[in-house]
Amino acid sequence: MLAHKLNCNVMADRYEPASFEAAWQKRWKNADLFSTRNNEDAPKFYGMDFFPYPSGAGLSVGHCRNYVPTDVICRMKLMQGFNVLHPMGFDAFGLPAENEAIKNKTHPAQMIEKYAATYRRQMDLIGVSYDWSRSFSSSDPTYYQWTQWIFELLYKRGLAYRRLAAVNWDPIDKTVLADEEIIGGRAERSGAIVEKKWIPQWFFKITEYAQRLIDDLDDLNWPEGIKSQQRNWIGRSEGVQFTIQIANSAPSAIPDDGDFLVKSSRGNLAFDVFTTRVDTVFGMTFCVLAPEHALIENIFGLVTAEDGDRIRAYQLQAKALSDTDRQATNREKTGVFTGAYAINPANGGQVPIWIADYVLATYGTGAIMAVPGHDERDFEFAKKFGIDIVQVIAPSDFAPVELPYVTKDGVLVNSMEYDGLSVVQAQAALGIWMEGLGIGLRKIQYRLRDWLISRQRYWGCPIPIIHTKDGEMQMVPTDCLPVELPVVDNYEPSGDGTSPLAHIADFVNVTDLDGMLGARETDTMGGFACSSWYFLRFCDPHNKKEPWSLKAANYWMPVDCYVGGSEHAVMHLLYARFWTKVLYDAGLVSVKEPFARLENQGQVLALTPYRKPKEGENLNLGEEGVLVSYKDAASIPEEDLFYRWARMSKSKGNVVTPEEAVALYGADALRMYLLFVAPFSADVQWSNDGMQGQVRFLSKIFKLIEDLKPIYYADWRDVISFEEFDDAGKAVRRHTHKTIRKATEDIEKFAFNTYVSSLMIYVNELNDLLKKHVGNPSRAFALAMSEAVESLILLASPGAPHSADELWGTIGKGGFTLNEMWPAFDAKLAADDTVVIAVQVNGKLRDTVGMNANASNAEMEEVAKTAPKVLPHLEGLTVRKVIVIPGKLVNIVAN
RNA sequence: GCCCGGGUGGUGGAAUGGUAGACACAGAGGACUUAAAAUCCUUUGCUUGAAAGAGCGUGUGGGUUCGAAUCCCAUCCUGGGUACCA
Repeated sequence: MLAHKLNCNVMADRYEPASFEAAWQKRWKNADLFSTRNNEDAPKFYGMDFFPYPSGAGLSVGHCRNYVPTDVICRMKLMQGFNVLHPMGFDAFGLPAENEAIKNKTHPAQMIEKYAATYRRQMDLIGVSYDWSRSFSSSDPTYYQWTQWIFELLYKRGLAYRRLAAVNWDPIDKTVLADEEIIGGRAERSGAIVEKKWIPQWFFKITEYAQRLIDDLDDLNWPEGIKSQQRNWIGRSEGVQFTIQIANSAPSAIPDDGDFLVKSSRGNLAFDVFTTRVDTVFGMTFCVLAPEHALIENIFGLVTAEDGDRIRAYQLQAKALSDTDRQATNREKTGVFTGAYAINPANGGQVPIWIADYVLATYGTGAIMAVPGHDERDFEFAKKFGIDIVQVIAPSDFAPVELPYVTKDGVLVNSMEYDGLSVVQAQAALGIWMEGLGIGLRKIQYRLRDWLISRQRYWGCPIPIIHTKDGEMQMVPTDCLPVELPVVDNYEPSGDGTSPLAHIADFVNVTDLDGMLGARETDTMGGFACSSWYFLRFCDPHNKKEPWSLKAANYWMPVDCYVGGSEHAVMHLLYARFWTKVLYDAGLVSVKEPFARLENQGQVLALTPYRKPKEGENLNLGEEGVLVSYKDAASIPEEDLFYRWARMSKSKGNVVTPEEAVALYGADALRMYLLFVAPFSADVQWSNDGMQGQVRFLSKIFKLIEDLKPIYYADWRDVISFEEFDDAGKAVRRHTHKTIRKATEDIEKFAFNTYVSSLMIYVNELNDLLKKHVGNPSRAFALAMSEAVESLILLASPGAPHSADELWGTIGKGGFTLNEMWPAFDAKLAADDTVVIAVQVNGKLRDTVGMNANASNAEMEEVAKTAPKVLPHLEGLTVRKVIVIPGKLVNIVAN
């Protein structure tokens, strides 16, 4: 009895995570297992997760769905002999951190340190193989010194500038925000309706890179959806920009620069319009200027006093409107006639000039030629104000159509000598004609605006600029960087349009390069500046002399696999591409693109309880009930309760933490569950039953290895190639090598769910084979099973690293599976010698027949035709044709 | 409106021109147990049939093909992005 008990202690025939997971994590740490290796001649692999902001809520199992798969591919690459860079750091600067710090009355620097430590502890808890020696926070002065250095690089290259602009002001967070941070007129973070505010702001000239940002997308291995979102955001459109003269004034000189133009020196007035449909120019029956258009000032001189009053009233009305109101969908068109007329350059006709807010001052030239016959917006406007509508495009079949006819499939009518040309032909012909006359230019217009980087907040990277007394700007000398954030007690946003730094005299007052008193720039950079280059710092994180060494960056870049959520499609991912291109132009990196491959993980959803609304009860937008806690749900009658799948979040109260999941089921079970539950990019529904299933599977592995120990030869490698294999041994090896191929390919292509299922199939097959041969295992079978034991442990290692190392120990091996070679695939051993082929009659499966894998087509056909279940289906029919797919299928076509 | 995804058993999903439903979860039946848990075995798309089998089946309707979940056209539903961008 005692002996049996002792035996039990050394036996590990089930997955008992509490007994070994923490111990292995400790051993990994002590052995410095995850520190980046730099073996000569080894290929490199740079695998990275999005830079997280360490929130006080800590990680949920939802975050783990990002980190675990990246860890799996990095671990496999390491075992395959790659030098792997797998870093983690913290995106610490920015609004969320500062707001939380204000709420908690802690200094953000201390708060971030604490939260980052929690993140790290949680990431270690699930066994992710980060090289922590390379970690940093974007708020570390040793990091943001170089963010400032890159700012100065942009400034020197004319890519950072300051100008007065109408910008998005968030009245809750009391700062301006970039266009990319505004969703439907509301601030993405605070949810506040943004206001227009005119303040001098810092911008990065991302528009200069618009075309390259579109072009270089083609070569990236990114999800098509993300690429398409970026293309749409940049919004390239090809068209013609041309000058329109105002009729009430004398003809003006023709501009040749194609730029927006106001000619007022001699009272000659003209304005530029941009159109993608120059082919419809003969259908222009009015023009529209944006209410903010600069030319309007000059129009007052041409029109009556009443016209002037009407224009001013409309301008005021437009100004009073918030952006959200102005952008409200299906808004009725408004506008006023100016009293002035424009000359259509194509036919010399005079058309009225209107002012309307459906034309945006910030896009194109802020003025349009309006063609109501072929544009829905113009049509709606013309209808409302009784303006002429002329058809100039007809469908190619000349069928009568209802206007507006916006389709490009057509030919020109009512267009003088251009009649009969197709839309495409006419666009070219009219563009060339205008260019010849010097009144227009074919041009490419982008929707993308420059990147607004100023924030009127304390917790960000200071902009290293000094304003001198005479109104000039100077860069802070490189050797004086970083411009450090002063440590202060009170850093709440002031709300007056300046940052809290502006009220700290010690920070503001400096002497400039000439020894004169100057004032520091007090805006800080938005957090996206900090995350636009951190992947470069990871290559060389301790460099004190430069942001990174060329050698390190050239070796590791680009990031081979970048993993994170799709919510950054047009923010971080666009900015980081822009900075990389600038750095490439400056000769500081050798790649034009930072992220060769991008993968987006799905979200983890939790079943969340809601109470049915009471009569007349107000509900949150988009919800059908009132959110309740799990605790409250227990006391609500069943008929008043319903459940919905919702993203795990603190506010929904439905978060499952990694601590809870690990305590209940184990880290490896959590990892395997997250991998297995759904394809990587799909949303998943958290389920405790699913977790239990993984515990079962891991236990099955432990049990199988335990059962195989009696026939395990530790030195199988030395003899296996000399062995004559019997059928049983061959079958084992076939399964082993098929699984090696499948698991390797699946991890490579992020098909982690089928990676796990291939291991399950493998375990099931080995169990079946073992059962069949347990009484009389041949030596060949035992050798094949020995290979299988090690292959199984090593193939499972990226997914379940704790269990793999534990099992590795139980078969008498020392060390870590991460240091072992990934199993090598042998195609010859994986090949089947018999196959089951499908026999179809007229495409319908009628029988399956087993046969030799290299049977000839004729043999296959013969066997198929005489298969017992096939014969009745051929009765009375004549065989017309037989299709044979070698090794797979025979289809007999008969009638 | 426009641009991207997605629609397959009770559930998560597999199969990307060649045996639909791999692998799991859940369910049902059984073994072990005083009992439960755990574990193991059998079974599980639908209809019909005692069974062998037959028929149907990947949102819907058409098409291409010897053969379609997969390719093409149309259409519905659904998730995400975006919107007066000329």
